[in-house]
Amino acid sequence: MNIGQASRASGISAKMIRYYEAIGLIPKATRSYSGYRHYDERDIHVLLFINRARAAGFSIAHIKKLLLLWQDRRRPARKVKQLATSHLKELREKISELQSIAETLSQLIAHCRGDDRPDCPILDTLSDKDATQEFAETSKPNRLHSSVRQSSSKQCVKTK
Amino acid sequence: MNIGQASRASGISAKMIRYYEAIGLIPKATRSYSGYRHYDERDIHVLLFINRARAAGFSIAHIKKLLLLWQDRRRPARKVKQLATSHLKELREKISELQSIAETLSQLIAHCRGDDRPDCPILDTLSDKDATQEFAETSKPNRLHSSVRQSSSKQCVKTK
DNA sequence: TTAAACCTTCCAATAATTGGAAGGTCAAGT
DNA sequence: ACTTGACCTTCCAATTATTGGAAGGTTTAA
Repeated sequence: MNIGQASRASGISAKMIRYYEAIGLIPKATRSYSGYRHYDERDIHVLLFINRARAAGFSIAHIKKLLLLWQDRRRPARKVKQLATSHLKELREKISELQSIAETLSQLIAHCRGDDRPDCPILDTLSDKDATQEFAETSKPNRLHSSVRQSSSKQCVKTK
Repeated sequence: MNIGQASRASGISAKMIRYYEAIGLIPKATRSYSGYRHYDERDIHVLLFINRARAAGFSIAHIKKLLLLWQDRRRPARKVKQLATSHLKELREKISELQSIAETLSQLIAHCRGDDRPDCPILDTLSDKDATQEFAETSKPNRLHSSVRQSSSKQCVKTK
């Protein structure tokens, strides 16, 4: 099985499969005589696992841990649950953050007539110190390199 | 006003102020005799606008448009409302996407005893094709370079 | 005069993914 | 046998927003 077929079978782009290999998320693929990567059923199984974990919003770092646990015959379910729980917590935090932003924005929009006149409460709020208290309150400090993935994966299998 | 004071006054790090200048989001600052950037009240006003728009989850690209509208004395409120509305739509989509991921994960967690035995429905679901139908369904295709910002800004004013 | 606290530019890293160039390989059709 | 197209390879760069650091110049206060 070449990388293209593995890509179609797993839903992960060939580019990303190579990338996952480069960063050590998956072992180095065996190579054909002429250097083509070769994948078997078990490799696909792993790639599918990765794709589903990605779809569940896990970061690569988290998936790395999950893979180790998955491959450990004697793994304690406790550890997996811990990982998933802390991930869920992050997810929920991000959700409520986005929600409060959305609510504020929604209110601003509701108060804007949206006609051809320059009068606009949205811009007014963004430019007026006092009127924007809400933003400072609703948006909590948040780290850039959160392990909550920005978006779930596209299941990009070209069903040719 | 030097860049450090502008940073404290606006809540945007000096690094980012230079970056915003480099990408053309803000005009090039005037420089002192020895090359130090200099900011006045109006500059701070713009930076504050940017910081609030960032806190509202707008991407730099969106903020660029907002700034143009803001500075246009004859802007139609309609355009601003359109921009804000499409941004809100993206926000809501991201929220519901994250919510369905969170729900799925939450169910998996609920079914995991989380003891010292290796039996774990979380890993089982991630590794079993059929059991994971839900992931494929709940996670909609989604572009990486969405204009919904990953997280709102930290209001990082050192209140010295 | 010297030290601390600024400022400058430039370069690199982050996370995950995509794009493209330049070139090698394989299978099918002519 | 030869060409064509669809593969594959590696490497390098871009994306977004932000931070970190190095190496060096400036200002201010002691």
